[in-house]
Amino acid sequence: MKGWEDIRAEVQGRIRGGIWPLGSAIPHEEALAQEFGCARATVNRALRTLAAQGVLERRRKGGTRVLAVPVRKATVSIPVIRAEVEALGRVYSHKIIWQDMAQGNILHLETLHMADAKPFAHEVRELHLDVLPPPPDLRAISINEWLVTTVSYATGDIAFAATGADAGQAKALWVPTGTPLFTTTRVTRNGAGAIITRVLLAHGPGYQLRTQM
Amino acid sequence: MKGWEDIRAEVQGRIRGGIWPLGSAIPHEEALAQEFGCARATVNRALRTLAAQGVLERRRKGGTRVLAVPVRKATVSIPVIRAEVEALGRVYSHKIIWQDMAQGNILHLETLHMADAKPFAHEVRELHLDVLPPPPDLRAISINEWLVTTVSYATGDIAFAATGADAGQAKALWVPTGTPLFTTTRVTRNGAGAIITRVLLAHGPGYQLRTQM
DNA sequence: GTGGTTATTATGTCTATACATATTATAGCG
DNA sequence: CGCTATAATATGTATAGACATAATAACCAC
Repeated sequence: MKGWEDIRAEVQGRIRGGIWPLGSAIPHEEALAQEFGCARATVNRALRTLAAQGVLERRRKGGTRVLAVPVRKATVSIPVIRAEVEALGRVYSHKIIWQDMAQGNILHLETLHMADAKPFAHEVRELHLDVLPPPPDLRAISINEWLVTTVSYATGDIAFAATGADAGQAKALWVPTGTPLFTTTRVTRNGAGAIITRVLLAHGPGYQLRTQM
Repeated sequence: MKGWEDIRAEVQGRIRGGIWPLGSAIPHEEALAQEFGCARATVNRALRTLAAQGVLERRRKGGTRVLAVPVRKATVSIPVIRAEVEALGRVYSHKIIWQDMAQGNILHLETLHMADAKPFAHEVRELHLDVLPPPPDLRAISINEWLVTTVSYATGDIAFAATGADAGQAKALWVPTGTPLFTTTRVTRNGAGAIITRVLLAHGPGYQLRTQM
């Protein structure tokens, strides 16, 4: 018994083996540290990791317990289309289908992303220019790069769903209307909670979002 | 400047601000610890977290650099249907549509999960009984509970996709064939890599998988 | 009892130090 | 020049000790 990974494995083993049933409380960190012959910090890291994975629930003073309903959590990579396409060994390109500057400094963009000149994903984006954080020194960073980092690293909500292709998506992706599309809806906000962008991304048939447990 | 969260925020700020451009290397931990006036362990935790989120890339001796392509990672909760239904404040129930024990101790199951007696999700499952880890003391844990924990905490691959309803799904979910369904394909394996279960789960129209950045 | 204050407790985090490990850079050798 | 052994370096992790914080338990007055 040495590293925090070993302790994590041991704890998971005890849960699987029924020694610590679902919903039950487990010994506190100091007790486990003593049992395993390591420092409390080591136990802490193991248990914190398991909590992040959705196996345990921890509360100050309340202690640690095995979740009654095992809700496993997995990390997924948020689609960044250019990278996705290039990871497939294909050539990325895109074209702007339509754009419009509405009132209130809101820029609407409809874009088609292509892999080897064939449709890959359809995107409708709403950019709130007045809310965008001010660009920094533009000599050290290009406008495009600034936009990518700003939007990529902003916080927000994401929802994945399956929807039937609407007229715009169908035309852009060369599929009949109603075709099942994997859609990603993303809303990014700045620190104050104001909306920076709203993006509706539709991937063509055959697309999968993969992850591991 | 105090906790590791503050340091994480500061680092993200420098990336957004273009001080540390995409793809560039950033100072090593000790230098940052000195600059921020904290211990190296604190910087370490901040940078490790950012690496887990897909913002940074770290290599021993190689140092830390900002990813050239910002691939944000988010954690999603793997659907556990009963919990999903009950979280919506509805009554869960399920019924087995069909089952069959094929050769080689493989149990096939087709199940319909319901919320308030209405179809919610359709599941086709393949259970490799001969590969399942042996049940522990069955006096301390019920068979069902053991199956849930075993499968929940096994490792495996997950893929989300949008597909059109096939005949079985359509009939079970009361929708026309071809209706866009949000499907989750899950393959769980034991420690040796042998397949324990293969599950194809199809959620009815309107379903969303949500997460946050 | 009921309500509000105080003590207790388990987790969360920071520190300083030490050693392990992976990877790169360097030096040496044939 | 190319290959290999060696040194240097940044991250990964463990430790003991300390204090912070949140949530619960215990207590006390009324």
